[in-house]
Amino acid sequence: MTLKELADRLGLSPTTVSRALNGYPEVNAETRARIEIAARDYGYRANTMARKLATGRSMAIGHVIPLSNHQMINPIFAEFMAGASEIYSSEGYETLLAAVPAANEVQTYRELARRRSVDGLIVHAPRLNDPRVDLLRELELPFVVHGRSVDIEDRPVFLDTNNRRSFEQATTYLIELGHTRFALLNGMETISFARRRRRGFEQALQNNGLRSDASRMVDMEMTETNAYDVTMKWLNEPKPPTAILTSSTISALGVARAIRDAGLQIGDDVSLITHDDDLSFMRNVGDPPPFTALQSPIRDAGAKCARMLIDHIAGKKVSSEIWKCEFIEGRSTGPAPKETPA
Amino acid sequence: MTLKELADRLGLSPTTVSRALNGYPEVNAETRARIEIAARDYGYRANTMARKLATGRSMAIGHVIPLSNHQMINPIFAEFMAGASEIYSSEGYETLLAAVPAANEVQTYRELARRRSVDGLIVHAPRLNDPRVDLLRELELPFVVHGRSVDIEDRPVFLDTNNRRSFEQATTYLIELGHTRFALLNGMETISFARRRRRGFEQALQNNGLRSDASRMVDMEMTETNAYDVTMKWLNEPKPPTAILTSSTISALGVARAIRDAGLQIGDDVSLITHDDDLSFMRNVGDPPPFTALQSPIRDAGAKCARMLIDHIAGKKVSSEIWKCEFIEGRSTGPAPKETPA
DNA sequence: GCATATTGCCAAAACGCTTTGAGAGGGAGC
DNA sequence: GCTCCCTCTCAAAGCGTTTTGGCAATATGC
Repeated sequence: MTLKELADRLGLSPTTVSRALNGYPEVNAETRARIEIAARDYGYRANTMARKLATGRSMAIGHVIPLSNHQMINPIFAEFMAGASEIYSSEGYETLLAAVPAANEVQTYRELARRRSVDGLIVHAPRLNDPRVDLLRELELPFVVHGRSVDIEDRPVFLDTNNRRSFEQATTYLIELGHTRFALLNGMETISFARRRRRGFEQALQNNGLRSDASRMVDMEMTETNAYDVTMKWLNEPKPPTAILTSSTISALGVARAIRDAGLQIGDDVSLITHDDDLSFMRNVGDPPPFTALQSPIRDAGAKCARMLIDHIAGKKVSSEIWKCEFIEGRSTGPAPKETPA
Repeated sequence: MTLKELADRLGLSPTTVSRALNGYPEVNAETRARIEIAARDYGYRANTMARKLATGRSMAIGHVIPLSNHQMINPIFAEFMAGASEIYSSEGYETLLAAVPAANEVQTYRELARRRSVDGLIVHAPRLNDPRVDLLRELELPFVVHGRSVDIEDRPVFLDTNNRRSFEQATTYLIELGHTRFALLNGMETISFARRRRRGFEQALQNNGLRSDASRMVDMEMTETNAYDVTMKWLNEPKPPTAILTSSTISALGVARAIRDAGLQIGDDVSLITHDDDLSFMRNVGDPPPFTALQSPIRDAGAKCARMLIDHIAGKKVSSEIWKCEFIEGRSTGPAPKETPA
């Protein structure tokens, strides 16, 4: 069923039918109703391609995921996508996913632009001085950044959490519990949020006259296994940390497993605070929940970014947002253990 | 830069330029070379929409994810997507994602078909007598099923793992270790793979004169938290299970946490075997790895399904495949503990 | 040397929609 | 009754490709 066929059956011109269905004002209410009913009855839907070609809008939002060397797929990203994609659908947009080898990332953006495949993009996990920002500006594609590139002047529209402040706050909380030997299990510091978290961590230590130990600050892909290995190594060192901060619940599980395998008690021998993206398959719930955490639902962030981008594309003025993490006291923290004289 | 512009600059017709760039034979090698160089220099790319409209092919593959009531996003799905999407990209296809409320699922398929937005689809997590199979046949859209609908005669093309046999094998392994009190922590049994796993589990028990206990077989969304809660409950019952099988590493982590929180030792007091989709952020590695597992890399499955679908669309004959899980002995299993006379 | 293939190119017609510009019909204003 | 202005509708021209059908020019077969 094409527009023309539908028009023929109604004894109207394609023009009128098109206008009626697209909500243009210059069509009689009665005619419109008749057209709408017919369209529904015949199950007519405009052919996406034809519409896109005619309007010049693709009605699609792109998400480019670079598959890193490590070939790690980020479940956090998946949760973000779920939030975003739901909004796209409800607003009539399609979600275009491009999982490409990291080396092809820039090329992929260029292609998307040249072929006009998408109306806009979300930039994930911005790095320092992220080249994608300039690239997308050059390509004149609307975009919203999830995260912040502090170093970029004339900042693009972004949504971020207050990573620095959160980690400073969490660290201070642990300091007040008497802890003095800290460790930070961070995400990859090529990505700006990780840097900001470290800065918050270091700031809190410094504010309280404590020194950060480079060997106790690790940045890595946030896998359970990585976290386990690193924590195990730390715990086997002399003067192991009694307080660990980590960047995701996934790593937190690895840390927790290591602590237990080392024969220690979480929240007792070793305290742990994690950033918690509130992943649907890994909810930090209970009364109190297992982890003391800095929570910021990534899914909501996805939905919000989607809305911001859609508004941005529509030419509306959108302003960036910085969300606060919620601090949740759980069972993974407690007073620093008494020093056992070696 | 449009095709016409490019043709004008070259002093050729759009026809010839199009043919040259699309590899048709009826163009002089010399001319073709000239065209290709010019296209590269000017950075010409065919407009996706125009091409789609002209060819009638959307060069996109759709994945519809129903967002359930529980609003759980499946990280396993994300890993599958990564595998699939990479293949699509490399074959010139785009990946279309539609995350919609479960209630809109059928409607979404219908819309995708009517608007001709995709050339084919992957059906995820088939249920018993899954209505999507008939629907997609009716809509005449090519598709590949990830999983099996045993009940459907004239089965569609599918890729599955031998879930029944694997779970039978794993259960038998535990029986041979002397275990007699079992529990199964399954995925949602509305989905066919979960049923098959249970059948394998029950079969093994029956083969060895053991009875399955309905209260020790639970199906649920595979979250860490769910797994923790259920396991905790079991462990607090009289005659708790000494052997637990679970459907994903995520639930396995929950089980493990519960076992430890109950003051028990994994592989010692309680044995655990998990199905392992080999998620990139949760690799079951080590020597031996922490979990005894039935491993089947979901990412490879995604890539394979993608290839099957692309071949299917191209009209090639593709046959379904059933993959075997690899049995990996890890540290989470051991001989049944001696019965302590209560 | 003539008829017949083959090669290399082009003009024009799709593809199915939106949008522009125009025009018929009817009501209002004088 | 005439003009003017709405309201509603339409024909036609895009949008940027691919594809069909054809036509010169050259090569091939006898």
